[in-house]
Amino acid sequence: MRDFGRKLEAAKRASTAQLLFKCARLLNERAIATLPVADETRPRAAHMALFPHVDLEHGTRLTTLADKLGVSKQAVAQLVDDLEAMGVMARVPDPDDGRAKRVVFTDKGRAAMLDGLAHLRDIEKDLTRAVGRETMASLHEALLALHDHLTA
Amino acid sequence: MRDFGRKLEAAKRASTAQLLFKCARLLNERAIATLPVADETRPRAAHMALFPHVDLEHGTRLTTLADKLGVSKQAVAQLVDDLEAMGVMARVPDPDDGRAKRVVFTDKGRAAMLDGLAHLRDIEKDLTRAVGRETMASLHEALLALHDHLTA
DNA sequence: GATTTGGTCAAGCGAGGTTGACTTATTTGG
DNA sequence: CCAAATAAGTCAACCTCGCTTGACCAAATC
Repeated sequence: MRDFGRKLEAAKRASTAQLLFKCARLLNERAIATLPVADETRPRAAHMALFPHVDLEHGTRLTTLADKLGVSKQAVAQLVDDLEAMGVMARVPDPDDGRAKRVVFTDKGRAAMLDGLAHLRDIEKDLTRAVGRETMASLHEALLALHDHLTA
Repeated sequence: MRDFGRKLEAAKRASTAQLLFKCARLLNERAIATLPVADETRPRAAHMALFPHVDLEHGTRLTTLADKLGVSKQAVAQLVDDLEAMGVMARVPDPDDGRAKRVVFTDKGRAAMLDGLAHLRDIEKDLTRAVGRETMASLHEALLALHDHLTA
């Protein structure tokens, strides 16, 4: 029993994956908790997933978003409803197709996005202050490599 | 507009925190998806959260777990129900308190846990093969430093 | 004209919780 | 020493989130 406990603890301390999980959770908690916005206008994870796929110049069709995310268009429609209510996104008619609408960022949405990223940068600065510049740099590099492999 | 787009992409690529989030999510998905067990007995994230708080020698009371996780005892009870059905945990009467029960790992649960950790190690080996030993080592070290700061 | 496609409305489901009422056992204070 | 308060756990109902499927309408394409 004691033996099992020791084995377990050793395995946990040695697991880079578990460390990664825990750090991500802790950091995420910190980022959300310190975000200076009202709960009403705080986008959730599902909303965030939408952002990278929205064309910043011309907007993107709902159906296209659904395909890219691999979910139903109704699911995307709900998210867009939320974001529209937050004033972050809008639906505009597609000039090329009378059936279609394009999901676009509002000016407010763009601003909010940059604010969010700036907030993350602040947190990272704090981290860098704590662990050192070299450590953060090598962390970043390693994560990039990891990310490339995981998305390959 | 183009300018905004460039700013945004640059911010995202530069954000160590976002990389960390994404890598953790991808890795977790992979770990769970490749776990070689039937769906019925596959613990979910909520179940995993329980494990670190269960005393390996004497078990832990349901209420204690609820406190540590910061959720209601009913929520924990549900998770324990699942884990009991999976044969991973059991409820035994608490010798010190007739009202209480202690949540303990079964032998099968212990074995499953070690299997899970071994599985994680396998995944890490695969990752190491992909990104190189030095990268994984520096990742591990950086995460340790980060973890220390976040839990301080 | 028939079919396909973009989007919406409505209902519902599983995960992961919540609150409230209750039972049983323990602890505490007059 | 015993009644009252407190604590452990269960049962049942319900909620939100992130999705789903099914039915439908309107515009585009064949």
